[in-house]
Amino acid sequence: MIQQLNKGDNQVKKIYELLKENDFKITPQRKVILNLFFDRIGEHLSAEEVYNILQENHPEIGLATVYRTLDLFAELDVLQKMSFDDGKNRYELNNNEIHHHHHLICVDCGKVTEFSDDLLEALEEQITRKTKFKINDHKVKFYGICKDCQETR
Amino acid sequence: MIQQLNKGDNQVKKIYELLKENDFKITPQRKVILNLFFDRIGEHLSAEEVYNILQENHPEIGLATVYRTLDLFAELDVLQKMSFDDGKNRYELNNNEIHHHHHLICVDCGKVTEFSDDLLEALEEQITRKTKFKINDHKVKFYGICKDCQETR
DNA sequence: ATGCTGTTGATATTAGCTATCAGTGAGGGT
DNA sequence: ACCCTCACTGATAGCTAATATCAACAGCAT
Repeated sequence: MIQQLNKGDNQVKKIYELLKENDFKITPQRKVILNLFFDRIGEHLSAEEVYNILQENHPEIGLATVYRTLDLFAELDVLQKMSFDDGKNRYELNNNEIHHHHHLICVDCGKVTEFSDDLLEALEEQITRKTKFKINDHKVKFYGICKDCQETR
Repeated sequence: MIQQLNKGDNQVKKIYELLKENDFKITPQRKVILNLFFDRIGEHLSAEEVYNILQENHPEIGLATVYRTLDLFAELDVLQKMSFDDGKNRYELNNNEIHHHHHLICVDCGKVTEFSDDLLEALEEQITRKTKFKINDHKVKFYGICKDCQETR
């Protein structure tokens, strides 16, 4: 059987190296959780959702480990931590190729879609110039009515 | 003693009317909490902080009422609900004159400053055009190092 | 003034998350 | 290949922000 190497594998290897560089161990639990996110690009998973998904094939992984692992990956900028105001943190792969994407939250159905953009960099420059606040990152959420909800109304 | 009418009073009256229009009662608790926010413009208060401030002059107001009142005012767009990732919701007066102001969060000292701006409207138009997502509002958080923390380093 | 009904305060409960701790295993040294 | 060490894990207790419950209360329309 030929070992296929797809796009994700390279990224995964880089993340393994990142763990090593920072003296973290590459444990099976971390591998599994990382793979889960590569299998579900575009989703915004909460810790409990991750835990529930794992129940099927990896019921041995505890909830505390899920929380710890998500935090660790967020700290390493592998995952991006976010919240859509439902009282729980959510995570998604921090895809470097889509550096800045914003979230469009439908206040009607709750669906979250994404929008890629780098327009905010102009605004960041303006802010830094005026306030001397050195900006590293931003989080933008837009609230409104999604296309589907506009139609079924 | 002459009854002075300051800027806040007019706004307060409008909010009383807003409550009436929506069949909510104008209770002493709501008056007190609303006044508290007019006395502390620029601060981002959590429910517990509001409760603690009230302990001095209004210890009879319960914590549950504080939570309910903040939620109500947020629902009516009198207060803006926000979170700076410290696990608790925060509120500030939704001043119509400063329609859009963004928050600059210092990842070093945690201080939150504000920045007024309307540049995002261009971006909103672009998004609506491309995605048919009808945007009503946005929340923007910038993360970085504030001026003070850059100097003391 | 009266009565309806939304509101309140006290408190129990929930939910998301973190701390604790004994047992385990990744991975470097030999 | 075998230790050895210490980071890591799973189970669970604990914590904290927020919500639900409910009897008593009080705006405000009449």
